[in-house]
Amino acid sequence: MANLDRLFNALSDPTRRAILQDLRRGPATAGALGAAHPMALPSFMKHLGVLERAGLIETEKQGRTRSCRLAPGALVPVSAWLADQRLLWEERTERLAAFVENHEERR
Amino acid sequence: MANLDRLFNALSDPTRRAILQDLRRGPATAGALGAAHPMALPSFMKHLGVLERAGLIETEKQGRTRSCRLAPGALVPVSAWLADQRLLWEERTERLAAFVENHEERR
DNA sequence: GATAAACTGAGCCAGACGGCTAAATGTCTT
DNA sequence: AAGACATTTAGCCGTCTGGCTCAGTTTATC
Repeated sequence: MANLDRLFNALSDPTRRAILQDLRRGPATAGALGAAHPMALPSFMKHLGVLERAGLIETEKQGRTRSCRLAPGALVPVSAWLADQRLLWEERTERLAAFVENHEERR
Repeated sequence: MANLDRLFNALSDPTRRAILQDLRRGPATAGALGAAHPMALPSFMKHLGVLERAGLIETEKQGRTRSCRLAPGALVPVSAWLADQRLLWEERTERLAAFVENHEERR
């Protein structure tokens, strides 16, 4: 799914994950968020853009400031993909672990 | 965490997620895996490299073929990060949802 | 021992990324 | 009306990415 591409990609950057952390304290303006990160504002705004295009945050221009907040349910597709993976993945690797253990046992 | 960078980045590409899907059927050689994807083999091998550096798969040269398999527990850090997020994220957005609902109610 | 198979390595290319600065825009505040 | 403030736009830069081809290298197979 193309949306998963954008989600995983947005999450692959430490600055962007930090922004999500910050926003858990509640909504904040772009500038206030950016002050915590050691880069020029235009660079920082790009990260906000990536997060918004991925659907992870929602922003709204209010007067001369832009307010940002976490987007409800944005992580659901990620969570769903992960759950689906673990279904067969861990089951399989548990079988593998069992096999290895068995194998070790008889050497 | 630097490892999360590599994990999320590896997962942000549809070809790479497809490879993980394929490997749930069990280990396979690089060539066999690549046959299912419409690109030249060297290009495909790069994807395997990304997955391996992220710790998502393990590979081993056997004779002239390279065998690939899912790495046990590789998704645990992702899963943990996600669980941590949902802890405050969904809690917050549920409060938000409740607030919105309340607000709607009184219009 | 020659030939085929299965990678592997080198190197090219266009475009995306993550940073920057400098200037422009729109919105308060006085 | 002027000045300060909070972005926003534009454009530059070096690196990384994801694709390609072409030429090795190593290992079966006949």
